[in-house]
Amino acid sequence: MAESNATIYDIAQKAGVSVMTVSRALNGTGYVAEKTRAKVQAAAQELGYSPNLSAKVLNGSRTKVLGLLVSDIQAQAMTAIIGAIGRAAKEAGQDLLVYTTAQVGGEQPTAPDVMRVLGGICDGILMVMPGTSEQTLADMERGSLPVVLVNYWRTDTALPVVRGDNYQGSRAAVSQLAALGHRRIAFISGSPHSGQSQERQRGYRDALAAAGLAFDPSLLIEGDFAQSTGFAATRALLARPQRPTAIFAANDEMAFGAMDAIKAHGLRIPEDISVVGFDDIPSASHAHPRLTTVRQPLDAIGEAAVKLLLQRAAGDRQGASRIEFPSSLVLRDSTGPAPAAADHPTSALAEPGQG
Amino acid sequence: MAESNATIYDIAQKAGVSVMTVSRALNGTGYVAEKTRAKVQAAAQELGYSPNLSAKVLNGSRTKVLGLLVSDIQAQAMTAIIGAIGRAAKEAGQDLLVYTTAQVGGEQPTAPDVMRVLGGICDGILMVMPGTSEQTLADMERGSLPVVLVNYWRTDTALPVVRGDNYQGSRAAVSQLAALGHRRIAFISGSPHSGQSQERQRGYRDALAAAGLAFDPSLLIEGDFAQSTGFAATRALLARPQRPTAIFAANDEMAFGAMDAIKAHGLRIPEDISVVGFDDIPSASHAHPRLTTVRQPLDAIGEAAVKLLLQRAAGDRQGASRIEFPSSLVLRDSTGPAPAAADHPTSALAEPGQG
DNA sequence: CTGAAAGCGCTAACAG
DNA sequence: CTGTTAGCGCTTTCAG
Repeated sequence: MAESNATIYDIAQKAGVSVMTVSRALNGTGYVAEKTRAKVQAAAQELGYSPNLSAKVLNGSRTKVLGLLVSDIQAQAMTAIIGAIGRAAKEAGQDLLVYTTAQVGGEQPTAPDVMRVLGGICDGILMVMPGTSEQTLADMERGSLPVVLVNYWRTDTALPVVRGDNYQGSRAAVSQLAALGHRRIAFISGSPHSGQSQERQRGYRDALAAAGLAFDPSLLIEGDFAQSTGFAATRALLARPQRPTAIFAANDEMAFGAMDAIKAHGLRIPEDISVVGFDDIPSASHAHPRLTTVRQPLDAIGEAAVKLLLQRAAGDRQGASRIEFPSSLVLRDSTGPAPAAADHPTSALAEPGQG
Repeated sequence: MAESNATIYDIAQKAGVSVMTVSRALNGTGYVAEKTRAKVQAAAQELGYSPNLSAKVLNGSRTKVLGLLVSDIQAQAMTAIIGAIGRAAKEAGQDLLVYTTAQVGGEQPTAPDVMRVLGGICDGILMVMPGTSEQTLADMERGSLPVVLVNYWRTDTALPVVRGDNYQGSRAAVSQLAALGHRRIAFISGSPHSGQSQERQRGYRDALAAAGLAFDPSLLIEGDFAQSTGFAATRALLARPQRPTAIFAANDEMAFGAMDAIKAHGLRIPEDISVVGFDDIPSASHAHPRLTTVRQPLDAIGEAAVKLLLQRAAGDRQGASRIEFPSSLVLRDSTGPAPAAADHPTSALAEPGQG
């Protein structure tokens, strides 16, 4: 019903100047008399003018818009990182457009998809897609738009990467459990193809080895990062004749599932079983008991990623191509010393039908 | 280092045809000989061509991209609705670009901001911003881009609205508690300026009245939708000489906070106190005990919103201007009959210094 | 300090 | 079935 597609031509006419003057006045580029500028701005105001981004893009000017490509907008660890990147972008005076096609763990967007949607309007693209295909990455590499990968774990790409550590943090967590006297420490993995999970698992195994503990395959259970799988995995663990005294989950949501299963089984945290997660999502510090977990410095990661991307967008190919930030163990209340009787198999509260 | 900015001119040259033929062949519009089409597509393939969205937008063609404006990308109820809208968009063959400026509850983006970023490339805009200013809405109304409001509660706009019910659902929840024999039912509100919270509160009060229960101001505590405020509010509630036997929180996250506070206080859910939330975020069904809550049909809402927006984008101003979906009470394990002794003030486990 | 012309990549509208 | 022309809104030359 209403229209407000004022262009600079309308403004030019209203202000009695040329379009070029309008452009200059509005963008603050080049010389414009103060009086003229005021006149132009007044006209723009009245017309409710807002510039047409597409037209700007079309002739190659910067848009101050960054694209953010994410694989799963619903995972809590993901929203945390999106938030961090959003803050970083804002601080850098950039707007952020988030794009995702696969909410349900379906197919990832292909490079052509991305370029089609984001290519025309963004100065650069940040990708938080741990499981991107090599094909997509290769395509992006060949594209003309600068790309920075966030929390990408493999080394098979020439694209710059900013990431948080998975290995050391997870190793620290398990070492801490060992130091607390735990000898039967279980690991609930994420999706088997997730590189993040694999690194966390490697940290687990190396910490075990460093503490002189043998790796017990029966203590390694596969999950898929969802809370429900953490619950199921833990149930299975607790049904074993020799249950673990500590559980390390590849992410916080599974750790919550583990805590629920433990409570449902009538055991206490951390008196009977300690639980550690990974990510430090907001609810980790609100859980009951508060969850011990590993935290990546998301704000630092976001800031570095945005900065690096902007640098590339400005044509500077010099900067670092790989930046890694250390993660840190956040000790809370879900971990404690191993129970004294831990070495004696106790299935007092286990379900019947145990064989 | 690499370039892949192939345009239809490059393709035209390579295939030995005109740009118009390329355009037609690639878009499937108009008649093109099968042989020609094949030739063109092969050339496009080789060149790694991807169309320039901005150029398309610039001459008014549809982009098949929808913009989604959200106020807080980190709230769990929000990510659920974003997911629902994403699925709906995908099903409708549209891509979705999510835009948010204020992660931290800071200023909302203004209409000019939105138009600047999204205006140039989207066919239409969905807004999930319960607290949008009237100014912004007025600006959007005057704009040329179709806009659909999602879960907007006020009636002060001419823009079409698709929303889930807050009042009836909340009323049903509280009625259910009353039916279970609860007579002291507390309400933890969301941010005082949130319309959603106000509607939920109205449902609470009307249900109380309908059940013949007097409204007790001391049982109404203000939160702000964050888990921590649910915790704090509940602590305060439990410190009272006459504690409530049921707590209804304006959203699930605060309900979780309430559950934590109750457990920390040594009380059982639902034997001592029942808890009800609102939203049915994914973790609600995984909590321990599983949370009774009110669910909005997010998928239906998303689908209706996308459909309505597309309709408007196609120039059809006929459709509904206001669609509301009923919400439903999801009974789980956090609610139960009121404890028998509920009428006797029991502060056995309350903290000292009670006066 | 200001203006005119050209063109970014693409697609409607009209010829062939 | 295919090609030509023009123009979307803006900015970058190059001239005043």
